[in-house]
Amino acid sequence: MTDAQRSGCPINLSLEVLGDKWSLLIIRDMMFGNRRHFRELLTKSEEGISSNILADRLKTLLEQGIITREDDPTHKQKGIYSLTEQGIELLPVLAQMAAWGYKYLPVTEELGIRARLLSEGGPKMWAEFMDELRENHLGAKRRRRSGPSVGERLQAAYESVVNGR
Amino acid sequence: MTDAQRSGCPINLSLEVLGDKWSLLIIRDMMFGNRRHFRELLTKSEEGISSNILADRLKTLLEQGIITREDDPTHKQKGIYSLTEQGIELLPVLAQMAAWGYKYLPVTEELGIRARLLSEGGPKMWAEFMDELRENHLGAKRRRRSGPSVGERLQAAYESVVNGR
DNA sequence: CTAAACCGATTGCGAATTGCAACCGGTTGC
DNA sequence: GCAACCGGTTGCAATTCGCAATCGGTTTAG
Repeated sequence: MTDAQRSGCPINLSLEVLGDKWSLLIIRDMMFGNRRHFRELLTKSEEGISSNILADRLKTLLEQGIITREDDPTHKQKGIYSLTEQGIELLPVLAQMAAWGYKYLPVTEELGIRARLLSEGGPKMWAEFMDELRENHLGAKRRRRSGPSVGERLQAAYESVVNGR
Repeated sequence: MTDAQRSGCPINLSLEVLGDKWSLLIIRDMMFGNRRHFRELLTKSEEGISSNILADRLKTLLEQGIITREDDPTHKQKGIYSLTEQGIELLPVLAQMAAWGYKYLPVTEELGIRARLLSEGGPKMWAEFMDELRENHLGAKRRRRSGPSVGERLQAAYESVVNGR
């Protein structure tokens, strides 16, 4: 994992960090699937990442300041991975990518429902979800809102599609 | 280039098409650098893609319906690559990625200015730029606007930074 | 008319990355 | 005490990547 530095273009630099088939999926699972431990990311992912790749990507994401790792007080071996502010701000990238994929690629109904809701919700919903992520990952205080959170709404919609078929 | 189909998640499907270090850079050069020929993409890129990789990615992008290729009437060997509507709608993805990279990665001043303007301009500017792309790549009629186009403004800002240092 | 430059690729090859499975020492729950 | 679980690591084969050289045809300059 060397510093390539092919150019100082922001898109290129982003791709040097995230331009592979797995890194953004790990971020996705941390954001939408609330996976925080190595095993959760390893076994509960739709796509079946292998453990060496996961370990390598987590290391890179740590080095890049996109996630942090701390020991789990309830289990000496477990680590808890959290998104940093930098990581949380990848949400708009994921949201746009999800919207594009939803529109043009053969997305399944269950896995597409989140993308649809997030796309319809627009930047306002993204900002609200990012606030929730700040609360869960950074311990930030969030001002009280009425009704279910964005995360809960997305999860409920997903389960509704899964059950109602 | 086999059909992996690891899952029907929109983010995953997008990454299966675009999840590498070069594909989105090619799109970027077509959008912002107005590169339409093989040689232009090969030699005028900041990062120095090699010809076999470029040929391979162009083939994939063609198969995926993100670009099209037609013969250049002025030169029997030249092909003209154009973005499809599907390709043009990758602009928001690139814009978000550029904004994130601009904020968190060591972007150079010259190459970051476009990202800054595009980020400040927001979705409204993106939509205008996408209309210009539709005109240039799809031959769509665009309603007349006063003043310089978004593309021209981005280019002028870039040159201004390059010259004024 | 001819030679050089240019066109979009293709080929060969060594190096790096990926994917898979087995395995590791330590920890926890039963 | 023992099986299951923890976050990884290792070995190895297969694929992909990056680079340079090359290809046959086309256009341009002199």
